[in-house]
Formats: sequence, C-alpha cells, structure tokens
Amino acid sequence: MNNHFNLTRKQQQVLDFLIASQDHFIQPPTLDELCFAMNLKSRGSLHKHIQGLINAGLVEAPNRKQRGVRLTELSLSNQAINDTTIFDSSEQPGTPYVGAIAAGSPIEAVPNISYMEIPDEIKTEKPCYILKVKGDSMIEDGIFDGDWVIIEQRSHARNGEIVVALIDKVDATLKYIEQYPHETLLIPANKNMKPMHFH
Amino acid sequence: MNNHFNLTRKQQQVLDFLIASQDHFIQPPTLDELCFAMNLKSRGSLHKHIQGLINAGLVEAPNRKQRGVRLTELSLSNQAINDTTIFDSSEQPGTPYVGAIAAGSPIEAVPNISYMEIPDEIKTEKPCYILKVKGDSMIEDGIFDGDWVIIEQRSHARNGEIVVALIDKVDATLKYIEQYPHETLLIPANKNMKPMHFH
DNA sequence: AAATACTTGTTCTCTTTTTGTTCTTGGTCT
DNA sequence: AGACCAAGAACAAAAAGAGAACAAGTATTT
Repeated sequence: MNNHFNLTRKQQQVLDFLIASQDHFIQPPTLDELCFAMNLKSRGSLHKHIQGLINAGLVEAPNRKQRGVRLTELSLSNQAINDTTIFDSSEQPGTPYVGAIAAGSPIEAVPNISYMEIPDEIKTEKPCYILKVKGDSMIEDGIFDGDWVIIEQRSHARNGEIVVALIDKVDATLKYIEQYPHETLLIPANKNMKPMHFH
Repeated sequence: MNNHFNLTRKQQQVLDFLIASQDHFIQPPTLDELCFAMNLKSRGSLHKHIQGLINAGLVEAPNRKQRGVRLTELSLSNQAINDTTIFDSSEQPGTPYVGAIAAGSPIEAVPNISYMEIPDEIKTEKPCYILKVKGDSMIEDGIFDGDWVIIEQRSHARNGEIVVALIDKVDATLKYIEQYPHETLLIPANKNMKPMHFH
C-alpha cells in the first residue's frame, strides 16, 4: 500500500523492526545481533534481506566494514509513514527490552505499562517481566514492599521456588511454593503470616 | 546510536564512556586509568581506539604534553545535542552507564571495575557508584550478602542515614550512622551484631 | 645539580575474535 | 516453474586484544 519501494514481505519486516527498535540499540546492530533480536538463525539469510534494503536505498551499505546496519536518511524520513504500519505488523519479535506486563493479566492493573532497562548483570535471555511488590509476605527474604521483582515467565514451578501465585485468578502474591499430590502450599517468608493450603 | 562519525564499535564505546564518566575523573584519565576503568588490559590497544577518536576530532591530541585524554569541544557540543534530542524523544533518557569507582579508594579492591546500566527508575543525577555487599550487617533492612547497592557520593551524612563507613581507612561497611559531639555510632540492622562506637 | 627510577604516550608485531559476504542445499508457497 | 525464504558452511577482511619495546616527560633520590 504505502510501499513505493519494492520490498518483499521479509524485507519490509526487517525494515519495520529496524525502525521500531532503533532507539533500543545503543549501537547499530550487527547481523548477528539482529538475528538474535528477530529470532532468526541464519546470518546469511538475513544478509540477503539487508542487501535488498541496501539496493532500495533504505539501509547504508557497509562495504565490508563492521559497523552494524544503519538506516539511511531516506528510511528515517519515511519513518513517520511507517509508524502506522508498524502497529499493523502485529508481531513484534524479540525486543531487547524486558517488559512489564499487565495487559490482560489477572495481576492488579498497572496504570501505564512501561519498559525498563535492567542491568546486564541481572539480565537473562529468558522471557521475563517486572512486577512491583505490595505487602510484606516475603520480608524475611529481603523482598520488601515497593521492591521491583523480575519474574521469569514459565509454566511450571519446582518446590522451593518463589513464584507469583494467582489465587482465584484475582489476587497475585509472591510466595514459596510446595506442591504435593494432594495439596499445594504457599509459604510466605514472614513469621507473622501463615502458609496457605490449596487443592 | 545516531552517529555521523564513522567510528568502530569500540571507538564509540570508548567515546561514550569518556562522556559518561567525565565527572568521575578528577583529572583527564591516562590510558592506563582508562584501561583499568574499562577493564581492558592493553594500553596499546586502547591507544589505537583513542587514535581513531582523535582522527575524528572527538578527542584532543596530546602531543606528548598534556597528561590524560580529554574530549574536544566538538564532542562536548555533540553531547549537548544528543542530550536534547534524547529528551525530545521522551523515552530512553540519560547516560547508559553509571560508574563504579574504586581507583585509589580505601574500599576493598574490586578486581575489575565494570560499569553497569541501572534502570531509569532508580537513576539519579547525583554522582553515584556501585558496591557489592559482603556480610549480613544490614540484613533486617533487606540488604543481603551479595546485593548491589548504589551509593550516592557525598562528603557528609546525617544521623539516621545509611552510610559506607570507612574504618581505619581499610575496612568499609554499610551501617546506620549516628553522630554526636563526643562519639559516632555505627549501627547495623542485624540483631546479632552490636553497634560500634568511635571517636 | 646529576643520576635514577617511574609515568605516560607511542609504535610495533602477533594472535584471536568478530563480522560481512558468498554459496550451497533444501523447503514453502503461489 | 519461479520467487521467496531458512539454515548453515566456508571465507576474507576488519576489528580488537595482548604485550614488548621505546622515547619524552615527570618525579625522586643521591
């Protein structure tokens, strides 16, 4: 539609991603970094798409220089137009940021979903999200009211791990979990609170 | 990421570091100091990057005269531009790095000084550095062994604040401070430890 | 003041890692 | 069949690292 450049589907996708994520990269991303961010596996394949964008004049040609892929003035000036298409593009693969989820989740509504940078030292490749702690149920483990916690997004938990437990799909609390065949225990790290039993 | 100068990744990184840490150095840092601060091992290698910045006009060429590497007007004015544009873009503010000082300080030697990003939500404009906590003296306040703490660099402390106390200019500990005319108390947040008295 | 040691920038060589590029093979979709 | 794409091997140049050696300057000692 608004695509006067004759880009293939994937080329457009790469371009959209580059434009959308340009502020997230401190330095122009290398092919490998782009692969990782877009969840691709072959540098060679990506290179062919980049080559297409270079031919269209949308990406600077790095003739063998190792300086990462940079957008040209042309594509930057077209960015405003593309902004609308970005929203359409419905999938937004592997952004390097860790998001704080809230939308649609049973967790108490966060007024505005923001994304925060977290230090490399803490960062993991696994999908994570950030929650703010309310209450003192884990105070003996150094998790205080108002702390931010980084939660690894998983479907299962092992005994002894700290989990975000959804109770009746309404309330969310941070507790130690112990799962037995007949019941599940949620154990706070606070002497003044008692473990909770569920079935 | 916006970079009209044709710098290599490392050159950009060094430049970013110089800009971000210019307030942390009392004097312009020597190559060795920069190596130490950036956790590099070879002065010669770093010199090559600096040379690249000199060629780009971003760093002053010290003709065997001035000690230390200093930024040029160009890079400083460029920094101002970047700052404003960053503010305009309304997301993603601030310098990406916060320095961890150690050089020459009486704090127990950190093997390699590294700089870590900290979330915008925690960040402050004041000069800060990061230390890793050893011991359990503040455990009741949620400061555990192995935690990182962000210390605001100040010359004075008020009663009731948590400070990094240097004892005999050798040991550094994290304690509450209470200063009276005749003595100074360092109070841990751990029932098993007793306050320390000094004069 | 002279001799000495230490700093600090510079240059050089050698090695390793990173990164862009090319090519081949095979798959999917129209 | 032809366009598009994924995956991966292989390669060459670029970039980065380590470290030795040197020289001009600074500091310290004699």
